[in-house]
Amino acid sequence: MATGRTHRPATRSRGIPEATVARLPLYLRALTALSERSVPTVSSEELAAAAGVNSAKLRKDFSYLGSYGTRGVGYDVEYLVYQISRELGLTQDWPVVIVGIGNLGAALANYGGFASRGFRVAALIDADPGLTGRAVAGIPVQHTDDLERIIQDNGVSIGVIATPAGAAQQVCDRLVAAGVTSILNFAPTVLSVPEGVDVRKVDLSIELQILAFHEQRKAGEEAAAEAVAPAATRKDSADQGPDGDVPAVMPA
Amino acid sequence: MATGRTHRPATRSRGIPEATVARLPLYLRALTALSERSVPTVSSEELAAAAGVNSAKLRKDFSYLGSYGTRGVGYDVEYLVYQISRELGLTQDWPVVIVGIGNLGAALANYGGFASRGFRVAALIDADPGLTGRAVAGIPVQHTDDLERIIQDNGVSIGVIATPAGAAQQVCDRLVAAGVTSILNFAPTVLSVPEGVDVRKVDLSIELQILAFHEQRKAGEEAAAEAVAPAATRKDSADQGPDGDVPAVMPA
DNA sequence: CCTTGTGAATGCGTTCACAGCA
DNA sequence: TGCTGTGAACGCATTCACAAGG
Repeated sequence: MATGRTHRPATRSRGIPEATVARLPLYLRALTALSERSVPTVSSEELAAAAGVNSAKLRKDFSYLGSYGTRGVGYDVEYLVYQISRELGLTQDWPVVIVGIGNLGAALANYGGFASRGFRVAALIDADPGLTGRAVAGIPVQHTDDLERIIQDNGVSIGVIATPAGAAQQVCDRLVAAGVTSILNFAPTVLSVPEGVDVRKVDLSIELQILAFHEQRKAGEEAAAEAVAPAATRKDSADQGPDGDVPAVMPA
Repeated sequence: MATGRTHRPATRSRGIPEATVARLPLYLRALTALSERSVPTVSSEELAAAAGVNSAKLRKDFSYLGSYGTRGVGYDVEYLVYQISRELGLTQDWPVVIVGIGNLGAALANYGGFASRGFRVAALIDADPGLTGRAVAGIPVQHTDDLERIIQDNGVSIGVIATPAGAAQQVCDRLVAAGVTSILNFAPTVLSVPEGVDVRKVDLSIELQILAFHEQRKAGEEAAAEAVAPAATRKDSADQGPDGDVPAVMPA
């Protein structure tokens, strides 16, 4: 229908499936924890449990990266940390700007998880002149007027939008025009972007609504629940976290 | 079912696929916006564009709910708003507690998107005695000691964890023991929960890492990009938002 | 013997394309 | 005629189960 014809073979990310990419950060986090406890090697079973997935999935995921394990033994923790970091592009430094320094923007600025990986908050930007100059998380807030200059001066390619919904598209357009090609959007709006720009979104209210759906369902299940009661209340931790995150990169 | 055979058919949520459930809030948001502009009906094509998906997917999604459209015309906005709200369980009121009132917890407490749907922040809880009594978003912060009582007094079944990673599991255990059966986890940890409890997680750093992966990939694509340049820089908005959110409910 | 790595099987979600109906 | 609703085709992700290999 003329509209969205993908002229590139698709999101074919050089072989690594999107679902796998979405789990690599999970593995990396688990491996980092092991590394800090000086654990030298780990089996797919153990690592999978720590990451909240099942071991078959983990092994399949790793098989896309290469053969980094040793049969009969497991995976070398340090080596895997390095390989996954490299694959994710975390061996380089990513300057990031956060636009919209309200409660959420401030929370993001203070969030330690960024710096610990390859991310660095290069600048905070807000439209409120009353905020400019004030420091949040030790970083001075700058005014929206200077957005383009800030992006360019810092070589920023990743932007975080934490503005109200009404401002998001406009901010997005300016970020993109200034050279940003990846956007993490916290505003509850659908952003439209040109081809080649990736958008990921996080919407708190959507997550709650999905929980509400399942919660409601549970309420209507009393009948079955009463009748079955299969002896054990499994504390079962295996395969906890498909995380609910799949591709979703939206190549434009 | 004598054996360990999954005693329930699976995550079979009464027919509605998880991927569809995850998109319903998206449709609802778009429909609400149309409703506010007093638009009476909308076609699958228009609504899909507003929600950032393609129209075939939207129609398929709606077909799981029932036949709510009129051929040759489209969907009645108000009617669909009601049907989706009901399906998601938003026609009832969901009291929610937020545990961990740091920057993020405060941002969540202030987030308007909750109240606007069926959610109500019933209580804010933090372990810091210095915070108790202080009001955030007009709601007084209470101490962790009272967690169980708060949950029970308010009939809370949905909890939000916005604590540091180290405290998350412990908080989770107490929430679950007190009767919470759905948890939205912002702490960067894998939570283990008993059967029947749903966990969804939101991890800011993971989202950034996924963006970094694609950003890195783009850098290595100069070659192809130069050669192709397909005439148009499509502003194309269609099918923007698979959102990156899929099932992931983890029934335990 | 133990654990990885992977073809094959299965299941789920998306897309296509058109029949059905206002 | 126009748009919905849906069976069928397709493609991607997960799981299974076992061969390969330390």
